[in-house]
Amino acid sequence: MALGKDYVAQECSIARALEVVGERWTLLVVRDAFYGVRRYNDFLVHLGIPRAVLAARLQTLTAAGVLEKRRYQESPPRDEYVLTERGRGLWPTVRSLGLWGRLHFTETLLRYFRHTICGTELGPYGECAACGTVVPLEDVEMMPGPGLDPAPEDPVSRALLKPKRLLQPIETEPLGTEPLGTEPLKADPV
Amino acid sequence: MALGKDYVAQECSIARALEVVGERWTLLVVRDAFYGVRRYNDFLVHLGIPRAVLAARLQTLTAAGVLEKRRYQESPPRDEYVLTERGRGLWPTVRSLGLWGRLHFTETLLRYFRHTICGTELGPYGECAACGTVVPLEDVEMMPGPGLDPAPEDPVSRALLKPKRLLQPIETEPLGTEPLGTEPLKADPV
DNA sequence: ACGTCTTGGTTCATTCACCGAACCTTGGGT
DNA sequence: ACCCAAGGTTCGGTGAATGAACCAAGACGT
Repeated sequence: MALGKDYVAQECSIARALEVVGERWTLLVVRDAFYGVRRYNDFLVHLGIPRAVLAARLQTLTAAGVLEKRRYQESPPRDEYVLTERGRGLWPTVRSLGLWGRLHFTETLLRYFRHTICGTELGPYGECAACGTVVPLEDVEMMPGPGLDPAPEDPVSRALLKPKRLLQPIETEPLGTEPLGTEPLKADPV
Repeated sequence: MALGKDYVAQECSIARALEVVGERWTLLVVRDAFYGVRRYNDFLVHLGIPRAVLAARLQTLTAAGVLEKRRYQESPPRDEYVLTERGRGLWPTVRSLGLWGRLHFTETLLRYFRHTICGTELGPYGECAACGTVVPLEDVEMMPGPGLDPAPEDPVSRALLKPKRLLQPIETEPLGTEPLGTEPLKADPV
């Protein structure tokens, strides 16, 4: 946490956990990592987070072993951040928190998650009621709900509009792929 | 969150949830509420949180419907803060976060939780493997582990040393109940 | 060879939440 | 009349978050 004084006095594993993922923005970065976001710029535009804060969070999460910085191309050297095994262990937390938010503070369904193999929606902890098992992350499919903005600004949100597996890297459209017909309008919204 | 700008751009129930419980200290207050802490002063001494921050958090959580402020005595009017149904819905989140912290950042076992009826330790999501059910909060018994400080300073931590049910109000010793034999020593630790 | 673009940052001034100590208020108790 | 306990509020100082500007390495067109 590194905010003045940590939760240092707390003899509690929850406090330990919050020292790692309890800062502002951190859990949203982790959520995006589950959604398949991996690159600095994608986190940036999707979260709308200040650059300095994002750099600090990625640094902290990497140091804590939640994310791993990994070279994905050499020619211009570029790194991506992917969840480690430890990071993937946060799925039940992220899942249950999201479900709680959806149940109590959301009007329309934004996203839901289902077991790819059988199609049933996940339970509160990421388990499949039909199969009776905790679904491995690779078999979780994220589905868009009716509450999502159908034409969001940033390319990452657009990439997240279609169903996709968790952890599977997002595919942002190569630039210039504006949704046809929207660009040339320049309609004056008065 | 009310920090500059909320997570307002986020179309996400996780972001919604974090606006309520994502601030510093908030989830620890909720944890304490699960542990049976109910009164301002008990939160204060157990968390070591600044008074103003605690007041703000209790206010926010009450406004969000996570806690309920309830009069527990009239003569000097006193209120306590107890978890609502909505607040109790955070148990999976708190449980999974604590388990994650314990698995990755704790050396010795601090606390564990078991099903009162059959005695088995809870699974990752608060379920009982033996009974095959999710254990209702009232049937969860919090047990001290070997990693806990056996003689903590504050009375709340002392009250949490003995096994107790979740949500069951803590019993702080009436003052003057110093652990016999420790007080008069005044051993100089040099 | 030159300017430009993309990616992934760092720097910096300003704002705002956190901190901790002191103070306040209500209602006993003695 | 005085003191105490519970539950706060006030206030000056500190440090993190914010957002805009700047920086740098490497590709790429011309």
